Amino acid sequence: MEKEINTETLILNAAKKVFMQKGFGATRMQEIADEAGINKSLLHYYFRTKEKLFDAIFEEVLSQVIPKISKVMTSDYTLFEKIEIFADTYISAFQKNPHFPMFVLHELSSNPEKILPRFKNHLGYIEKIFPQIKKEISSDKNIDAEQLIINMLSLCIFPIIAKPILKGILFNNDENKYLEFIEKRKKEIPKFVINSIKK
Amino acid sequence: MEKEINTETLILNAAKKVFMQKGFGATRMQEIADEAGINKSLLHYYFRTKEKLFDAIFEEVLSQVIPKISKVMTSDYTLFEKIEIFADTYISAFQKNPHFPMFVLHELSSNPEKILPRFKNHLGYIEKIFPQIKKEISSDKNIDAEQLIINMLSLCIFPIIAKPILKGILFNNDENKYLEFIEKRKKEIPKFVINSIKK
DNA sequence: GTCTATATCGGGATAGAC
DNA sequence: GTCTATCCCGATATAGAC
Repeated sequence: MEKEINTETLILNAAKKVFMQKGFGATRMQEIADEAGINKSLLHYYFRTKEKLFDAIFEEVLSQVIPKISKVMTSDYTLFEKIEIFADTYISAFQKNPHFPMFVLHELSSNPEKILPRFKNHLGYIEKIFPQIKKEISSDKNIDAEQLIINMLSLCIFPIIAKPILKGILFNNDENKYLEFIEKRKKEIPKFVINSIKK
Repeated sequence: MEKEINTETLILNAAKKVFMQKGFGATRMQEIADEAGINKSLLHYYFRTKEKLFDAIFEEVLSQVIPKISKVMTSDYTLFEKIEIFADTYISAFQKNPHFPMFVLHELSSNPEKILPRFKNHLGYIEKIFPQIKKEISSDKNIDAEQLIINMLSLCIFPIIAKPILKGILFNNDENKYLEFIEKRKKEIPKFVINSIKK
């Protein structure tokens, strides 16, 4: 019932929204202040610099999204089950945070030396699936575990970051058609992938 | 033999390099001037504003990369042949312009209303392949032409824009390993896709 | 056409009143 | 803790000399 939100979380929410949409470089402190409905200098009172505010956001966003996925990968489902759950979990997470993938990839791309280390802490899960892939399929067929992982990531993430093109060109700017398309992919991707790797 | 490059193309080349790496918002006119080895105010002499300079670049870059792809799609190869040529052509184009996909997607993402219209002019080719897909495969199987196109695009483009993660996390920062991986995908993607859609 | 100097503006950050 | 006023720098853009 606590309706009184403290200023700090007010700022964090506003900053998250603006940073995710515009990226670090294009974000203005003024815009965050407006979004939060407070004064610009309050931002500096709570987080000394724009950089520190960004860091706080980045850490928070990563630790919100990544664990959901990590949990799937380290569970003890079969590989085919994991592929199905993975696509569903990934895409569902992005439906809630549609700017997340572009945000992370863009910051990584323009500032790898700064962003990559902190990103690394969160991605141990990727390697954990390798043994299982090798065990369940790639030993007898000529399937490369790394290529398979990247295929899964590509198929899930690209349609999210390319939303403006897909929506604008394939779906004549119809938001709902785009959303349906994404929803359908939760089933289509596993079907497509599993179809390819099982003989 | 014409070694005397005129100032305008000098500027365009420099601007292309910087804009593609940093995006519009984070690019400084000074940096473009330095890269071109000329004075900052010359930029304004040739292209009145940063915005106009950017527009010139964007148009040029699009018209350099897109036609190569368009040509493949409108040729009269079979669908399976096209899938092979498409992956090779696409990835080869990105090997030469590694920042191109992130550049375009990021500008689209942060400024769709401005960028999308000009982008549209170049992407008529996508629809041209639909009838062929429907004719050659999707009628008898339950394969959606749109999903298939997006799968191809995803598999080709994502590994390029996610380079920092792949290189940093999968390949321990080894540039050559990353490049080999991308090279291999020219064959792996068609194999993966064709394997999935042919019964 | 190319340069130097300068105007102008916007944004991050700080000082200080309340 | 929150606001107003202000500093200061960096970046776009223009004026004007050569």
